[in-house]
Amino acid sequence: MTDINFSRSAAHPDSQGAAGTYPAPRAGEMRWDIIELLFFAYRDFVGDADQELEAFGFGRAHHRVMHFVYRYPGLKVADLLDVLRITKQSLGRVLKQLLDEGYIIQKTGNNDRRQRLLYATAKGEALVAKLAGLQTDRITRALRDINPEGVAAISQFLRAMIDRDDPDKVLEAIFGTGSKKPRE
Amino acid sequence: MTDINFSRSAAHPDSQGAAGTYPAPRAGEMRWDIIELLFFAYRDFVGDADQELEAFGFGRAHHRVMHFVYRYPGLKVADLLDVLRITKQSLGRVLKQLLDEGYIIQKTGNNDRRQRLLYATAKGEALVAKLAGLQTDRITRALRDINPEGVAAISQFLRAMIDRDDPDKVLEAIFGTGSKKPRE
DNA sequence: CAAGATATGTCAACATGACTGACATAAATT
DNA sequence: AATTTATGTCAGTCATGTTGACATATCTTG
Repeated sequence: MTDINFSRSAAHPDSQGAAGTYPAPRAGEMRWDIIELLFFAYRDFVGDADQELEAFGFGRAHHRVMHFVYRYPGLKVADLLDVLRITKQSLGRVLKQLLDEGYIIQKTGNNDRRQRLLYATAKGEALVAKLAGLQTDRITRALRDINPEGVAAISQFLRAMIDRDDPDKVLEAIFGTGSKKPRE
Repeated sequence: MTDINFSRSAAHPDSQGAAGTYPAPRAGEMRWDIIELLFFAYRDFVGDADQELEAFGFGRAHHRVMHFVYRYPGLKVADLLDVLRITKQSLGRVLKQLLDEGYIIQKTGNNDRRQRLLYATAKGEALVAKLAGLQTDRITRALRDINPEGVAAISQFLRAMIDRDDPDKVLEAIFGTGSKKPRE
C-alpha cells in the first residue's frame, strides 16, 4: 500500500515522447551509489547539530561561522567570506548576532587597523565543542570497524573531492600548503 | 597582510572570562579533520550542479526532487517527503513547477487511486543525467588513485554515517533491506 | 601630501526554500 | 455511514541567501 514501485523498468511510457533528442545518458557509468550516500550522510551529519542549534535560537549559518572562528583564531572577515562563499551582507547579519550575544569578539588588527580579527569567547567555544562533539561521535562510530588503511582512503577521497583552484586560507591550512596550522 | 593568525595559542584573553563554567571541551578527541573535509567536499560536490541548475532556472530543491523521481520511478509524494525531510507545502511548490514545465509526470496509482505516482519525462531524465554526470566526474576523479579496499572503506564509512532508525523506502533500497532495487 | 585602493559595515529591496496552521477533496478503510 | 489517508492548496512567517549602493577608516602609492 505504501510501496514505492522500485521496478527496473523504464520511466512511464508517456515520458518517452522526446526520447533521442537529448544526449545519451551513459547511465552505467554513473556513481549513483556515492551520490546518494553523500546526500544521506551529509543530511544526517548536519542534522546532529541542527537540533542543538534550535535550543540556542541559531541556525546552520551561525554554526559555520562559529566553527571556523573557533578553529582559526584571528580569522578576518574577508577570509570567512572566502570560506563560506557567501556575501558580506549575509555574513553581516549572522556575525552581528554572534557578536551581540557574546559568542565572538572582534579585535582590531595589529599591522592593519582596518581589519577586524575574530575570536571565539568561552561561550562560543562551549557551543562549538558541543556541536563538534555530536558530529565527532557520529564519525567515530562510522569509523569504528575501519582499519587505518581504510581511514586513509576516506581522508584521501574527501580531500580529492575538494576544488583546489584558488584555495582560501583555511583550505591552505587543511592541505598543509600554508605554513600555519589550525587550533588543536 | 591578508594572513590569518593561525597560531595555536588560546583564544583572545578577553574571551576567557567565563572559563571553567562550561563542560570540558575534550578537544583532543574531536575529528576536526573529517568534519571540515566533509564540509568542503560537500560544498564543492553540490556546487557542480548549482551552476547548471541556474541555466534551467532551478535550484537545489528541484535537483533533489528530480534525482529521486528519476532513480525510483513511481515514487509517491509521501515517500518523497520522507526522503527529503521537508513539508508538503515546500515540496508542493517545487513539484508543481517540475510538472508544469514537463520534467515530471504523475500517474494515478493502480491499487490506490488516491496516490500520485511520479515519473521523470525524457526531458527530466536528460536533466538528471547531466547533473549526475558532473558529480560522477568529480567522484571518479577522487577515486582514481584509491584501490578497491579503499573504495569499500569509503562506501562503508558513508553508510555508517547514515541514521538507520526509521529508514524511508529509498534508504531501504540503498541498504538492501527492501526487496526492490533502484533504476539502473 | 593627495589620490586611490582596501577592509569593513550598513541600508534597502528581493528570491528561494524552508516552516506552521488551516482547510478541501477524493478515495480507501472500518 | 463514519473515519482515516493521500494529496493539494491558501495564507503568513522565517532564515538565509542575493544585488546594488554607499559610508568610513585606514593603508598604499604616485
